[in-house]
Amino acid sequence: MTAATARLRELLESFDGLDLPPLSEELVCALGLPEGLPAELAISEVAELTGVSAHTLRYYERIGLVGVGRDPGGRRVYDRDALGRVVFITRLRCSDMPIRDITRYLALVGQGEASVPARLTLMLAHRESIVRRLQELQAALAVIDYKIVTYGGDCAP
Amino acid sequence: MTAATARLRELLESFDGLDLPPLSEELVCALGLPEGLPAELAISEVAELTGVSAHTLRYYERIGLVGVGRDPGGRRVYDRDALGRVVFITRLRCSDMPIRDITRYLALVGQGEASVPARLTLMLAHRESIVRRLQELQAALAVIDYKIVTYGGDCAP
DNA sequence: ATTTGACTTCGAGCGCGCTCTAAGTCCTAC
DNA sequence: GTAGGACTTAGAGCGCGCTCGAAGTCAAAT
Repeated sequence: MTAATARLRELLESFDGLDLPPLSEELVCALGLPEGLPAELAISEVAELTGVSAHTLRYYERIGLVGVGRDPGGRRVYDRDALGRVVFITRLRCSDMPIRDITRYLALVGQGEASVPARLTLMLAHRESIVRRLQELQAALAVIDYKIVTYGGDCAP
Repeated sequence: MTAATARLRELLESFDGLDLPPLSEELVCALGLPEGLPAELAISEVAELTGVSAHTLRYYERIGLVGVGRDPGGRRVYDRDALGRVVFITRLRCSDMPIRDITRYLALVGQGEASVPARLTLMLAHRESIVRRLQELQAALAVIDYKIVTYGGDCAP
């Protein structure tokens, strides 16, 4: 265990009330990239793989979210790392993390191990916002279900 | 803040205060507006009660979401019905129903009982989208938790 | 009488996250 | 060599849901 991870464990333990579920086999598997992919991909291939449009991929690069190399002709070349970042970004985006925060997170990653506690703080804050959103949505669902069982009555709240 | 508005505020907060089981006694109770409110409210009072800014309330009227009367001086007067609509809109908004759909729903309400099946269809569709979103968020939460337990490691997905 | 302050209308502006256009470059196939 | 197509860039545009500003009106308080 490095000094950084030791510090982190300490930090992690200081957050009480954090009730992490066990990692399922499926989840761990899903987190890996598939084997047998070419080491380098064109933008259109990344778009097809990830479901993120080429326009958006270029946009992500412009705003500093993913660094992408170029081939001799000036075209983007996504290596395994860049592909990983794109997938990671989509995961955070689909939980509504603002791009601003993703940018910050990725910048921290770029700063190496020393930034791990800061990353963790960012993630825990985001976790909180997801949990809040889940609760809001569940409450909203109860309201909608009420509306439905009362056959879409009038619009008293 | 008057006693009546304080009471409504309390009611609204208890209602929005998360963790409501579907169709609980509290929920059904909370769906009625409290007694003892003035029958007519100014825009600033509605803003304070509902947490929706006066700017936004005017916006909602402009786009045809809530019909609001006027006093002899031309100022908005929110009756019980208009207040109900505003609260209802906030409930749907917080579950991310697009304003376009809320407008459609309220238009259906205005068409009377004949539109009940159409309202129901709209609500069921929205219910589906909430359920989907809940599932997405839960999946995202699992990913974030994985990130957290692995100490905010690199950005492989 | 004047000042204050909450209101009115209309229209413009903003933040977000894309999404698209235009004009140009480069490789491949015919 | 030339046509096609996928790519490049910089920059504009869009949809959403507000949010704000400017200029004016009105009623009550001083």
